[in-house]
Amino acid sequence: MLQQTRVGAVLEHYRRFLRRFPTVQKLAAARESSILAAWSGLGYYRRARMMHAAAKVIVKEQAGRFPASAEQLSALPGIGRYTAAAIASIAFDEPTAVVDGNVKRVLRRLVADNLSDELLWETAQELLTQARPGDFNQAMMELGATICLPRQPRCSVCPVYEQCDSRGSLPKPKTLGRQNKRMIHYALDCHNGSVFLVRRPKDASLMPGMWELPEIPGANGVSPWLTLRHSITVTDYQVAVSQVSASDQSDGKWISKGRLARLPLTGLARKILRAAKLI
DNA sequence: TAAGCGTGGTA
DNA sequence: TTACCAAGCTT
Repeated sequence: MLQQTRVGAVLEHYRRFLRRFPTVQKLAAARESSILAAWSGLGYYRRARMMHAAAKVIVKEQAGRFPASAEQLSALPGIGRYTAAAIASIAFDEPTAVVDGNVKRVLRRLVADNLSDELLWETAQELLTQARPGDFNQAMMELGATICLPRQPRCSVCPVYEQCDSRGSLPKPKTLGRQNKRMIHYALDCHNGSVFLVRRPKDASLMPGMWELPEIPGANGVSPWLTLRHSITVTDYQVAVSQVSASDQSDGKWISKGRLARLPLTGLARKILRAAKLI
C-alpha cells in the first residue's frame, strides 16, 4: 500500500484491509473483487492484484511461509527492489539498504551530486548501520519525509547538517508535462434504494473491471446536480453529475445501497456516491 | 529507458 | 489554482 502512497493515505485502508484479510491464507483464498473493494480509493489497483497473486504463491508453493530474504521476496509479484529490501530489513533484520524517493533526495543533497540510481543504492548500502538495518532505513526515509523536504528543507534542525555537502540546495527537478484537462459528465440514476452502475472493461488499461457511474454526453442545458474536480494520473477532470436516467442507454447493473461497500468502485465513483450520501 | 498506473495533500 | 510528489513496479 505504501508504494508511491503517503502513510496518511494508507492508514485507514490498512486497518480495514487487515480486518478483512487477517492471514495470507484468507487473502489468497479471497476473490479479486473483494480485494479490490477493500482497496477502493487507494489507487494503483495493480498493486492489489499483484499482492493477491503473491499471496497465492506463498500459500500454494511455500506452505504459507513468507520468504525471509530480499532476494526471495523480490521474486514475488509486485515486490521490487525497494519493497524487498524494506521487508527484509524491517521484518527480518537483513542488512539491506532501501532507496525510495525520500532516500534519493537525502543522498543527493548529502553528497551534492546527481547520483545515478545504481550509485544511490551503493551509497545507501555503504551508509547502512548493519546492527539495526530496519531502524536505519526507516530513519533515512523519515529524514526525507519530515526534514529534508523537497521544496523547503529544514536544514536548521537537520541532524546531519554538518556532514551535508549541499546544505539544502538541489538541482532543479525537471518539470513534468502539464496535466490534461477534461470535462466529463456522469449520470446518477438512483431509485428504490438502488444505483445504476457500469463496469469498466476487463481489458481497460485504467482500472479494469472496476465499477463507476455511467458516463453521459454533456451540454444539455441543465445545470448539474453536483460538480467536483478529480485528477486521475495525468488528467484533471472537471466532473459534472446529473440525476438523470441512464439505465436505458448503458450496459450496467442496478446495485442496492447495501452492496455498494463490497463493490470495487473507482475512487471517483466512491467520491460521488459519498457526496450523494449513498455510502 | 521511459511510459503508464490513482489519488490526495500541500504550498 | 496549479504543479508537484508520495515507504514504486511492470512492461
